[in-house]
Amino acid sequence: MNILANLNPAQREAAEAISGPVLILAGPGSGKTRVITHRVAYLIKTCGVSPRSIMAVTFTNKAAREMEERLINLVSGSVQDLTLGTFHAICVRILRTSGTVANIDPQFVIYDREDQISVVKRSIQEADFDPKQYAPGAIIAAISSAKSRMLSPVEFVKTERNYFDEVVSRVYENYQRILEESNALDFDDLLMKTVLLFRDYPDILARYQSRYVHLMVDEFQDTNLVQYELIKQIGGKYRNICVVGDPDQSIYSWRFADVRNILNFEKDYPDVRVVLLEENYRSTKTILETASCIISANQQRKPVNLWTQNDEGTSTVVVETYTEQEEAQFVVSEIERLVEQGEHTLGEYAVMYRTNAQSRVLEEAFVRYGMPYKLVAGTRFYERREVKDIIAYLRLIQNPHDSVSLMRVINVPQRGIGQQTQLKLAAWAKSMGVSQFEALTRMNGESIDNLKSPFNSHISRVLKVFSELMEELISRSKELKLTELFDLVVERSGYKEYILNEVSGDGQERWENILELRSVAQKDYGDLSPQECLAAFLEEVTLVSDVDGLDESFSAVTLITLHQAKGLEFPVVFIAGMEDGLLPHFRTFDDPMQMEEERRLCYVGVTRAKQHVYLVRAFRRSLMGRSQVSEPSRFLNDIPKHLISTGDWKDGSENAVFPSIQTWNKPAATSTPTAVVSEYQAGDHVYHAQFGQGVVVSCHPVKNDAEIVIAFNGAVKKLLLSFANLEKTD
DNA sequence: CGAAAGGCTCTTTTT
DNA sequence: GAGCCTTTCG
Repeated sequence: MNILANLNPAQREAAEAISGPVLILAGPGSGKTRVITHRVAYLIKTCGVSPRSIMAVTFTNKAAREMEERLINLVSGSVQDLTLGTFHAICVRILRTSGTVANIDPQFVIYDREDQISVVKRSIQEADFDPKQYAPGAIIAAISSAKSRMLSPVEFVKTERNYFDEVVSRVYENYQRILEESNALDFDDLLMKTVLLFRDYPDILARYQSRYVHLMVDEFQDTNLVQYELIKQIGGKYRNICVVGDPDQSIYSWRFADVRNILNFEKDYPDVRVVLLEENYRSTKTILETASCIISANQQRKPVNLWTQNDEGTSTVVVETYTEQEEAQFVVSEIERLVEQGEHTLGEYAVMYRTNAQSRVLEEAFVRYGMPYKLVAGTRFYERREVKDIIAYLRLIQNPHDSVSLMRVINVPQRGIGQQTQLKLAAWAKSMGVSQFEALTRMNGESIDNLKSPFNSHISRVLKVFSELMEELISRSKELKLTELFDLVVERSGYKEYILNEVSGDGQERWENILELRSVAQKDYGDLSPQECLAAFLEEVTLVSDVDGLDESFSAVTLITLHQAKGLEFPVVFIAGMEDGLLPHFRTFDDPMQMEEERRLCYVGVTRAKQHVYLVRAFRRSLMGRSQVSEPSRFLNDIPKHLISTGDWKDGSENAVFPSIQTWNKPAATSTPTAVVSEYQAGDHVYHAQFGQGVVVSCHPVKNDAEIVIAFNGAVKKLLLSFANLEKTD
C-alpha cells in the first residue's frame, strides 16, 4: 500500500522531499498536519528510516499526542523511539541526560511564570530598586528578550541603551543567580542552555547530530531565534530539515517568535526546496474569501493564492448587541437555535475571543442556559493556589535547593514561620553561601565560618520541625510510589486538614482539585524509578499547555482564546468582541507591526471555521470596571458587503433599537422560592437532561435563585437552579 | 505571628 | 472586579 496515495500533488511533493532542507508554506486548512504525519510515516515505512533517527517538533503537547496516534495507525507499529514533542519538552530531555558536563544538575526544576514573578520581585529588592516602580511583567519580558538573543547578564550589560536597561541588567543578574542557587531553569533557559551546551561541547552535539538524520518543525513561523539555532545545530550534519509554517499565522512575536526565521531559512539553506500548499480543504468559499480580505490589508506580507473546491457556503454573519451580556446570550441562543434545527452537535461549535477576561461573561450565559461547554484553561488548573502548593512540596522533595518552592510552603499551613523569620533565614543562608534548605539543616549542627543561627530557641524549634518533615519526605520519596508519596505529603504536611478547614468555605472544592492533581500522578509512568517518576510528573505539570487539556471525549461548546485556537478547526466559529480596542487590542494602536499581528490573529480565528462564521460585537462593554462604548473592529471594514449578512433579528439601521433580551432568551427566569433551595443538599443524586447523572456538591442561595454545584461524570458544573431543570433520583 | 480589612493597580495573547 | 499588598489590631 502506498502511504502517500491520498495526498494531492503538492502535498505529496512535500512528503516525498526527504533529503535536504525543505520549506513548506502551508495556508490554513491545506492539510499541513496530514503532510507532516504522512511524511514521517513515509520515512519509516517506505524508506526504512528508524523512528529513532527522526525528531518532530510540534507547538503543543496535544499536537504531539495526536500526531503519535495517527502515526501508529499509519505505520501500524510502534513509534516509541520517535522524538516527538515541543521544543521545551525535547530540551528538558536533552539537558537531563546530557547536561551534567555543563554543570546542569539533572534534578533541576522548571520555573513557570508565577515562580518567575516571585524571583524577579526578590531580585528587584536585592538590587535596591523600588518594587512598586517596576512591573515584574515588564522585567520578565526584558529578561526573556535577552535570553531569546542568548545574552547572559554580563553580555546584556553591553547592549544597554537606557536607564530601564540598566535596571533590567542589574535585576537580571540577581534573577539568574537566584535561579542557579535554586537549581532551577525558566522556560527560556531550557532552550538557551541546550544551545549553549551544544555550542560548548561539540562532542555531545555530534552525538545528537548523528542520531537525528531527519528533523521536522511545525508552526515554524512561531519559533524564536534560539529555537532556530537549535535546529541548525542538531540538523548540522545531515541537513535533512523540514520546516512547516505560514507567515500569515504568526501570532507570537510578543513571545519573541520571529517570522524572519522563514526568510533566514531560505538564506541559510540556499538549496532549500520550497513547497506551497494552497488548496484549502477546510472552509467554504465565503469563509476563505472573508479571511483573505482581512489578511490582505497587511502591508508586510507576500500575496498568496488560497483556493478551495468547497461550496460557497453561507454568508459571514455580523451581529451587534448592546452589552457583552447580550452578546453572550446571542451566542448561546443562536447555538441552541442551530442545534435544534439539527445543525451540528455542540462539540462542533467554538466561541473565540481575544482576552481571557471575556470568557467569564460567556461562561455565565452557558451556565444559565444549562448548555454544556468546555473552557480551555479557565482559571488554569495548574495555577490554582492549592495545586501549586502541593506541587511546591513535591518540587522541594525533588530539589531541596528550590528557594521559590521553599518560601511558598514553609508556612503553609501556618507553622509560625512568618515573614521576619523567612527574611532572616534568607539572609543567614546567603551569608553562609548555601541554599535556604541547607541552612535549615544546619540549625542545630555546626555552622559555616562561625556564622551562628540568628534564631531564638522557640523559632529554632519550629524551623527544625519543618526541616525534619522535609527530610522525612525526601528519604521516603526514594522508595514510595508516586501516589503514595503524594498522599504522604498531603497528610504529613498538614495540608489536607488545613485546606478542608478553610474559613472561606471553598475548602471542599480546593480539596477536590488536589484529588484531581493526584489522578494525574496516578497515571502510568512506565517502569521508572520513584525519583524518575517524580521528575516526569513535575515536568508534565509544568510544561502542559492549555489546549493540552482540551477534552474531546464529550460533546460541548468550546470556549477558547484566539491564540489557543491556532491549529484547531470547528464547523461553526463565533468570534466575540469584534471591537476596536479588543480586536485589535488597544495596546497595539500605536505600533503598526503589532497591529498587523492583530489582523493575523483575526485571520487565524476566521480560518478555523469549516461551515459558518459569526463575528459578534457589543456596543457597550465594561472593561476594568468601567462601562465603555466601542467602535466596531476596523477589520470588519475590510470584508466586502456581499459576503456579510447581519441576521434577521436586527432591523439593520444604524440606530436600531435593540431587541429586549426576552426576544432571544428562553422563558424568563421564574424565581425559585428560597424554600426550594433546601430541597437539594450535598450528596443528593440528580439527573440533568444534558449532563446526565450527577451528585450535588453544594447548593446555596443567590438573589432569587440558587447556585448549585454538581459533579457529573467527569466534570463539575455550576448551574443556576431555576434553569438546571433537575430531577432528583436515588 | 496571624487574621481581617481596606486600598491599590491592573488585564493581551503563553511554552 | 480580582488579586495583591499594606495596615491594624489582638
